[in-house]
Amino acid sequence: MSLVTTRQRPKTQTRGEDTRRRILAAALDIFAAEGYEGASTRHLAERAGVNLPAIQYYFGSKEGLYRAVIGDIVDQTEAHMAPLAPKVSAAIADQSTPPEELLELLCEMMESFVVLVTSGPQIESKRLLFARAEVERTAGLDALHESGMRHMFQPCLGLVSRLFGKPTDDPEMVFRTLALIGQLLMFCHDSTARMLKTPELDEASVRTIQRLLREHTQAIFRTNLSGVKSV
Amino acid sequence: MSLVTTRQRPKTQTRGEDTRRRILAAALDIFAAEGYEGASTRHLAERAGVNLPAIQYYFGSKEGLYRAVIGDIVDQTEAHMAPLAPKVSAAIADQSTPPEELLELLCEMMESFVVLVTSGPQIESKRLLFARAEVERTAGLDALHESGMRHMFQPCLGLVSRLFGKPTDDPEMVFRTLALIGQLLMFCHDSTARMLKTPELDEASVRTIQRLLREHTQAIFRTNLSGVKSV
DNA sequence: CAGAAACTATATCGATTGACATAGTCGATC
DNA sequence: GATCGACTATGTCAATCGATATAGTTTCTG
Repeated sequence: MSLVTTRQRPKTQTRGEDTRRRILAAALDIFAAEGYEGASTRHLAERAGVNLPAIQYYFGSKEGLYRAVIGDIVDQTEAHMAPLAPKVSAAIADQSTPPEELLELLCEMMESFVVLVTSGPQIESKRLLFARAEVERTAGLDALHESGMRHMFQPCLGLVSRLFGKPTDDPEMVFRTLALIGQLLMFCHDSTARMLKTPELDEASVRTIQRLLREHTQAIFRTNLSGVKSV
Repeated sequence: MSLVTTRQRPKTQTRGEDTRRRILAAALDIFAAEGYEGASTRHLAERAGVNLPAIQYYFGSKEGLYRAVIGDIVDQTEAHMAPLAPKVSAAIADQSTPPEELLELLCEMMESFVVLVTSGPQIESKRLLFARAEVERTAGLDALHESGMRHMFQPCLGLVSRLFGKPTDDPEMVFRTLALIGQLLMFCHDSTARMLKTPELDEASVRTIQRLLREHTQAIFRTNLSGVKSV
């Protein structure tokens, strides 16, 4: 079990690469919809239009396929957050950064995350998988959780702590950051999508959500903070 | 399958009622920790200290047991929210209710929900089950979802809409309410608990969370609203 | 065209699942 | 203390799971 060599992609990928991508795409949909345990390898293979042992051939095992799906999402998350990350790090490190700029970066982080979970291919499944990562405790989800911590929570915690002038390990900073992120994580939930009756959020809704979250965030900091003034 | 008579509690419950409660308590823990599919009837029976067919005897089936667990939580939720519900309904219906009172009721709703998910027996499992209801789509979870809609979301949506003076079917009102509730739902997540390293939130933390959420909520409405002034 | 590597189709393995049948034991009541 | 209903212990069922063995097909290379 421990020494199963999860076969990396074959060196010379001709047709195989297409098949691999097709299996990955189908797996994302099915894992998101039915969960890790709920998705059977037969269902995965059928949806991808391949036969059962193809999964083992390309990904070693069901768990290997799952990890590959998660890895894809993690890579996309990293790429999406990449342009903002260095600016945030620099702003936190620089003690002279004005509060208004820290606040603006926090808003941009949140708006960027909204884009991440509302656009791109198979967005509905990606959103569900994000939400599952917060609740489930399965094979490779730790990687997704760790990715969310590193690319979203930690930077936000740094900004919030700088805005309040308190250390990042202050429970109040952690709670406030969690609450802020909780606002937008809500829109990943299956029940929310079901309630809105619009499985895919249209562009106008996304813009509305971004605007409201910005209003909320600015209100929270401009009210509970002395150093941050008007726009 | 459709005509399985999920046996209701026996008329004369002597020892059986204790056994029934013991199975229910064990099932809550296991369903919360492992999910519906992940929990095997053998594990459920072993944890409750009963034999396998006892589950079928008392609850008809695994699904029947699950529904019973959910039903228990729904009842507790209903009882917990009962004292606040009529006040909220009355305040929404009365067109002369001042904004400051509507805002106070909204804060109380949120604080009450925090108490619901941070106190009482088996609170850790209840919290996890709440979080699962937002993501999973299994047998009886619709009931829990519907309960959350009726006892938490709908009243909050009513208060928010009254505060903004807009209809409850305005997407902006729905989004704002979701964001507000998302703040506290975050504290039900497994990953949050894992990160805080304190599986059970102590009393001080709960009070801190309540205070922060109140600050956030008041800031959001006092900034984005003309009719609501200072304390 | 020969041969090796890449890839697929069929069939089946052992393990585990939820459910249930059968045969019991326990306790209260007549 | 016999009897009936409440409850439990043992064993087994068909179905499904992930995984794999075996054999066959396709594609590229020399």
